[in-house]
Amino acid sequence: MKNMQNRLDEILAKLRERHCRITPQRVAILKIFLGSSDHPSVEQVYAQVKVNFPTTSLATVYKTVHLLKEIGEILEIGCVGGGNRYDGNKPYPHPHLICTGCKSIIDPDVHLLAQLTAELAKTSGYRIVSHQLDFFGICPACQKR
Amino acid sequence: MKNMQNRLDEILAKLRERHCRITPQRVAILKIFLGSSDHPSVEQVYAQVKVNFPTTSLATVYKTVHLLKEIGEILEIGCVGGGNRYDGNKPYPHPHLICTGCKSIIDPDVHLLAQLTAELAKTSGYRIVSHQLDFFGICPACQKR
DNA sequence: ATACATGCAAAACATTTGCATAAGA
DNA sequence: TCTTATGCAAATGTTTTGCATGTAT
Repeated sequence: MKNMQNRLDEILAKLRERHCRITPQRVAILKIFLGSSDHPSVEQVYAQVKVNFPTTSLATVYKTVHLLKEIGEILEIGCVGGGNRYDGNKPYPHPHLICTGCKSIIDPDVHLLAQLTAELAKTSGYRIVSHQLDFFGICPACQKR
Repeated sequence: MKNMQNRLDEILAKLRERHCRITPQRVAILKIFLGSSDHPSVEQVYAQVKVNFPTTSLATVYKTVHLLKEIGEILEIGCVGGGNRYDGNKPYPHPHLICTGCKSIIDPDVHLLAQLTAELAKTSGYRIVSHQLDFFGICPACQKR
């Protein structure tokens, strides 16, 4: 988790550049995002941050999430049945594999995607700037239930 | 629009099989979905159905949308900024190419997708039942502005 | 000192639900 | 007739907003 500290410092520097204030709540929320590999929801981050900062409000979490989205340091993963989920480790578009049973989300390696995107840009004439690719299915564990 | 009538009859037959009742509201909502190529939202359908059936309630539209989703005759397109959008003409997962300039949505042909999905199912062990693939970009017309 | 962030509560949305009444089969 | 659908209003769940107070700079 040494990279996490580096990344944290980078993001804090970026916030300072923007004249945003470095508050304990923001640092705590950031650390939760950087330390989570499971694409947490706002509610989950809220529950987690309250362990160390019990007075934190849900509104502050939402505001911080909005800020981090704005500066491109977390990625919002579309509505997966109810609320949004977020990725603080790979804040750029990438595919997700979502289990509809246990709601887990993993990041599969889809090596054909770049080729597919390039091909589409060429045939359509669009300048493609972003994408969202989500697969929904049943994970091996849930298949046994 | 001859295919539309055929498709409408098919869906009505399917509803009868399920012992669902064929009400004027349901028929009207169905016709709106089948006649729309622009991926309408619930609000848009509601506004449209009220032209001919002014007493129709929003709840009825939502209930009908739920029913049509259930029987697989319309496709829900994920939360693209606010509310859901629906496709009544191709009610199976397929890619979208969305222009962020003019908000138009087209259905590109992405022939590599099936191969990509099959490969992912094999390597991940998931039983993949659905997917969502949206590309965001600038269409040729908007690039000139 | 002075912006800006926090926390609370209320508002804003999209969607769902309960229930009495209306209407299709 | 007998069940299901409608329409209304209230409830739900998520996210946003206004504002007084607190706090980082």
